[in-house]
Amino acid sequence: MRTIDPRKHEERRREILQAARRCFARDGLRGASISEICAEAKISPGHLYHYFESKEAIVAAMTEATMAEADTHLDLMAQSDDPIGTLVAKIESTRAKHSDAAHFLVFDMLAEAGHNPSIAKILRDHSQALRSRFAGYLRAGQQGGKIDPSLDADLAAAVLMSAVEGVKAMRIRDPKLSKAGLGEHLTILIGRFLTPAQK
Amino acid sequence: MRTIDPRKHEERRREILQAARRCFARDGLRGASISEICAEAKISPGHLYHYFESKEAIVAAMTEATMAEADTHLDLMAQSDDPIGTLVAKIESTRAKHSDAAHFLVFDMLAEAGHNPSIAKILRDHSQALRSRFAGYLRAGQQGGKIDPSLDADLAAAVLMSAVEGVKAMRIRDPKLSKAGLGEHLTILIGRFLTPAQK
Amino acid sequence: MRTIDPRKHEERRREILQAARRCFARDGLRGASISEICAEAKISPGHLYHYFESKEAIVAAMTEATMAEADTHLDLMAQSDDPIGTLVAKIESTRAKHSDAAHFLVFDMLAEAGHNPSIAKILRDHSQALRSRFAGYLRAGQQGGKIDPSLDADLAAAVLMSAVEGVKAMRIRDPKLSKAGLGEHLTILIGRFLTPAQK
Amino acid sequence: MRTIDPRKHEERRREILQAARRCFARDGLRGASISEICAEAKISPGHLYHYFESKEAIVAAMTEATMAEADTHLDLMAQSDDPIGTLVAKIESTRAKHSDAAHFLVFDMLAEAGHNPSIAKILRDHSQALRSRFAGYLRAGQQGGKIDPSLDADLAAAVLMSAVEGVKAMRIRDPKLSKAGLGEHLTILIGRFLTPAQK
DNA sequence: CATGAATGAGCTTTCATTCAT
DNA sequence: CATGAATGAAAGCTCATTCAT
Repeated sequence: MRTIDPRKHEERRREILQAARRCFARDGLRGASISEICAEAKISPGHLYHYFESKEAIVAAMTEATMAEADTHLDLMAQSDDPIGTLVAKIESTRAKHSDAAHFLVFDMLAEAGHNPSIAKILRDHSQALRSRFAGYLRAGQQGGKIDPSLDADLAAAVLMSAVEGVKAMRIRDPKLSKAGLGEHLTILIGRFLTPAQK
Repeated sequence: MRTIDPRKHEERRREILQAARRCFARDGLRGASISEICAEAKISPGHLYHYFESKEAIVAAMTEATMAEADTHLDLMAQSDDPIGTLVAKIESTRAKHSDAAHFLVFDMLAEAGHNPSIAKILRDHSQALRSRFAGYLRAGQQGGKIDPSLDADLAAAVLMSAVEGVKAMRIRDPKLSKAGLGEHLTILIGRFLTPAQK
Repeated sequence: MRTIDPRKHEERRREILQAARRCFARDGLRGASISEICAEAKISPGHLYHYFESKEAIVAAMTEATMAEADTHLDLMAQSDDPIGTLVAKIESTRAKHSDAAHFLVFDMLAEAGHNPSIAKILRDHSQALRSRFAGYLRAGQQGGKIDPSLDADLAAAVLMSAVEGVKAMRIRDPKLSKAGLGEHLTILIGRFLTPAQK
Repeated sequence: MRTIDPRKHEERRREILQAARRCFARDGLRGASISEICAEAKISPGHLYHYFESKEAIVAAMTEATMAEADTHLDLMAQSDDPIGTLVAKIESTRAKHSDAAHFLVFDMLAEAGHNPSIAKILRDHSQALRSRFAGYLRAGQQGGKIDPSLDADLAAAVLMSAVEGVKAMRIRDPKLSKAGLGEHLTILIGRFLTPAQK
């Protein structure tokens, strides 16, 4: 009789979140309306609020989900033999997975973080966790002699993540830029940055 | 009777634009309201529409003004002798000039570009112009033997601009990151990237 | 299979009504929501509608129950020897029994009666029944020589009930007023009003 | 040119308040919607918020206005020679001035005071001010020998105001009650309460 | 008997924009 | 040139009620 199925609830929540992501990607975090999300998720406004207590909660949950997804990429990279190649490949793979519009979402999140502390915290927490894992990985490279030991692993990780993120942004700003050429130069940049000084 | 002074008109326009920028930096492109801008610019809503035909026009004009300002920095750099040092110094100076809040504005603009073609065009045009000038500058360095001649000047410019932009984003994501440390590592990154291969 | 026990049904109904009363006292007739009542009564919204066909029905039933309860007090008074003392004691006891919050409920009911004929009828019917019994009691006092025979029993009952109700309202308006002092002066007022003229 | 006319603004505010009062009297403090008030005041919802910052502010302003109006009656009474007669006449006059529906508003205000501190404060402040003036008037009567000096002027004032208010409520609960008869008995009640003990 | 998912109309409030002065 | 009163569409959200299970 009692059909309290938390699995179904959780699944519906995820569906709503994905619908919301499509809307946010299309019209922006502020531009997408609750009723637009409801239409996309095929749900009534009243019912939406059984899953999320506010629009901000939807934005926060979607931001977290997006960030968590990014973590997955790092896992793959950590298992690789060719760190730099995998890092650059990550950019390509990310680009392929979602539509172009979805990339603007990251900027929307950064902008939102400027006047929304809860979003700022999500970005900060994720950024720190990711960087910490990345730095650990760099340290291993330093001990193995493959990476310049004079670099501060944490700051180097931050700068590299920045460069990767920045190139993504550049692609969006100027779609005509050669995808292959950018990747190639980014690989050079990372390689020269990390390579130990020649004796 | 009415002496319409185009100079005065243009000056008032600029004042409004600066007021708008403060509001947009504080509350976001969507978050800042027309009446908020009117209060900041000490102008009535009715009168505001004598200078700009819509909120979108204000956003567009402000975006252009912001981009044009960035060009000025590059001009200064072009006159310098120490390319890498000046480039990094530019980042610092930009950071010093505006409040941290102003940095969010760039991401707001990027986000807006995702669903607003006219903003997208402004960013794209500016990005191309800036990169083109930057690339020219790199080419001069290559001819002077100070910059690795094997790099494609245009793509190298794109990657470097990306890295600089990315570091700005990183500082928003995680404000606790050492500003000096990031600058230092960014300098190393750029230096190693551009330095010609040692013979 | 399903043994429908009308007694159990009736009992559950009363429980719901009491839960509703607590909610209404706390948040007002309009302010309390069905889901709030459901939570308080530990029942699902769907099931609630097996007991009451609408929120208005709950309000009506609760109003009737509250009025019926008030009648009980009068019964006790009718059996007493000291009419005035018992009357004032009644006010005190009522005040003691329920929380202060519950008193607001009466005004919510009166307000509701203004735009809800069915509630208006419940209050009117109860008011008349109560006054009629009270008047009968006063008449007995007049015949026994304890109450001024020149008073019209019905109107005197109305005026006294009004005064008692009014004092309740006054305590809401100004909670700092001395409860004991008000009770004392109300006793004097009633005493002097009812006492037969001295010969 | 500059047409900042605070008089017109204030007048419009009063008009809106009166329109709101009609709506509140008809449908209750919670039942009346902003759009209903807008229709009654012939104003757009957007413009309404230039005069009042929220619905609660409208309710508060209207409550204050209603209370202030009540003060006027006391002034008239204070100038009279026949205190009791004037007091009873006050009830009559109040009744005649507004529609029956308007009387329910007082109950709505009392109910609202139960879960709305700002309304509670307005009622409390007004109640205290009114009682204080009434008590001063009673004290004068005590010194003049017309009023029983053993009564506490403040509490007597409270009880009398309560009785008057209560009779108003009773009239609403049961409209069939004789208006004249109630007034007569209320006069007797007040008279006997205040009259000094016969020597 | 009992659940809680689902609805959709309606609520208060905001805001870009227009217009009479 | 300049004001601010005025608009009305649309936003986020609530809630009484229904229905499939």
